[in-house]
Amino acid sequence: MLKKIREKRDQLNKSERKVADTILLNPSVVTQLSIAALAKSAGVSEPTVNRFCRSFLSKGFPDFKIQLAKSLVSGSLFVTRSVEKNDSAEQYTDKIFTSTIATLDAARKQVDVEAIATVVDHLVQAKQIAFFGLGASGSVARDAQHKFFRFNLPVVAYDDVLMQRMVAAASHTGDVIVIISYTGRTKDLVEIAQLANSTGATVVGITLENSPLAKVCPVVLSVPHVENTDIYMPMISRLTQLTLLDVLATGVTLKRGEGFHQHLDKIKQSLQSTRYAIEEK
Amino acid sequence: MLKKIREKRDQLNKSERKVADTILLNPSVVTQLSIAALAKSAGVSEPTVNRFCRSFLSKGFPDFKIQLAKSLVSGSLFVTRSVEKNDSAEQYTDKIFTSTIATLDAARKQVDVEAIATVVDHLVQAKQIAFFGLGASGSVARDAQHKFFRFNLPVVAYDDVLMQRMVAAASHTGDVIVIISYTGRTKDLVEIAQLANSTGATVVGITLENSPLAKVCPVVLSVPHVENTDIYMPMISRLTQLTLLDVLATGVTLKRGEGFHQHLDKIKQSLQSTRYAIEEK
DNA sequence: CCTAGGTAATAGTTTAGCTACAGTCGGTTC
DNA sequence: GAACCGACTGTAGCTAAACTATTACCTAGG
Repeated sequence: MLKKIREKRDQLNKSERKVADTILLNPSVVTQLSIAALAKSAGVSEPTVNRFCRSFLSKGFPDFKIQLAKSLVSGSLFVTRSVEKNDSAEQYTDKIFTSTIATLDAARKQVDVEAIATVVDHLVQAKQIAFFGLGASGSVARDAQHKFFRFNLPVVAYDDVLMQRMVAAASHTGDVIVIISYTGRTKDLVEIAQLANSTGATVVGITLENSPLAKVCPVVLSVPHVENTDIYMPMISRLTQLTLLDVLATGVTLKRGEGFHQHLDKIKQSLQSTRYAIEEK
Repeated sequence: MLKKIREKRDQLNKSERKVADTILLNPSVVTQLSIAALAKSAGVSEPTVNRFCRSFLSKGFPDFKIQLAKSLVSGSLFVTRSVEKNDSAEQYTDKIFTSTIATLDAARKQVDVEAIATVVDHLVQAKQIAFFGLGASGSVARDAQHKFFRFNLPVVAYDDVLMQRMVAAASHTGDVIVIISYTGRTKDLVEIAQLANSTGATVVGITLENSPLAKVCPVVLSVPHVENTDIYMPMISRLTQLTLLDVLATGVTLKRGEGFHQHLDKIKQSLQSTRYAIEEK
């Protein structure tokens, strides 16, 4: 909402711009103001305010206030500020959780659902699935392996370049290779993607949109750009990758349908003896 | 807000209870109703509605509507429903992202900030840091290793029981051992925690509150219980663990202060040559 | 059974918001 | 350069919505 106002501000005539500025200056108090009070503090007349509200798809001023109030909440949830030098434990804890949540929310909004469906289709039919990642994304690849293994799929993961290169070169049609890289600018991975492409394997990239890696992958699940490009960036982008893999795993499970929970139960039971029983209350 | 109304409902007299029920029945449309319309559909008089609103710390009906609208937004963000059999790609994608976000938000609210601060203190002074996890939590441990390594700390990670046992047995005062397990009911890990305790090492558990593991760890970072205890549970709990580790890493970085960014820059530069340059626009 | 207290509804008053109308300012064309 | 047209802003008036106060009725207690 505030974003909308900001975008539209330049197209407004000068009285309405005054209203916009007044609202942007302190949106939260505006929700408690009457139309007269707002008009006065913006230095315009009441109908001007009314017209302003209507130009934002509102039925009138009260309606506008409600919409504004709503947007303030969802806004404030995602107001991410970077961690600063003298932050207390409470402050940096909250900031990191908040920006993590904000990033996931951004990812949720920009996920390409069709790409998800396509990738799921490929995975369900795959003869062999391989996850490739380096560095932090290597852990993500290994995690994906665990997850898909639980779902009884022929899966491997590699976090070293040589193995990745060999597997890519030895792949065939029907194999799916998922390459994970936040920046999508690691030369080795781009080359490996091209190599795998040439063998007929299906290559899926989980990476930044328009990155070199994205350009050579036939199917791409894009990860949103993380705002704070400082130290904490790789930490947060990784969570988005993991969540996307969760989505894929879920999609595959659903596609394979019944009879499948039996398999999961088997795994669960196999772990039973390693664990302490849940205490009865 | 809705929660407040639900809690207070039983203390209300019957007319006001009618109002409460009407609102709970369909909160979102109430935000567009006038006091008269709401009174009519609840079958009571207008002042009754007004009194009702005032009893919820509102200045009046319009104010109440705004508060309600606000709470509806934050509520709807976290309404998590489990994935169902015939969900479309769009549906399950959204559900997984939503419940992931909800879980992180829950974690944010229940994080023990003092425990974070304590663990950070231990980590900063640690001679050696070890992360232990098995299965899915093994990936988390390895990821933690990557992260702390970037921050120039003496860190190792193990995802097999034998190595963990040996390292625990060989630990000393000043070593920090972080044990990661969602359920906290894996026998081996509990035994390893006890073993490490006896050597004087500082043992930190990242696990469910009140779990067997939590009980033997002097310091515990608790992970909230995940609602949907079906297939998807381990996937989501893992993200909370990762985020907690992000928080710890950040805390440690802040504590160590300046001079430290130089170290990070060095690492960044060392990766430079493996990457494609960012294109100029 | 009567009285008192509390709750709810109705009516009235005040205030807020919307609409219609008018005037002024600015721009363009003759 | 002047006049006309069009648009934007403000003023005034009306409608409606909400809050307050008063009255009546019901219930509970003495």
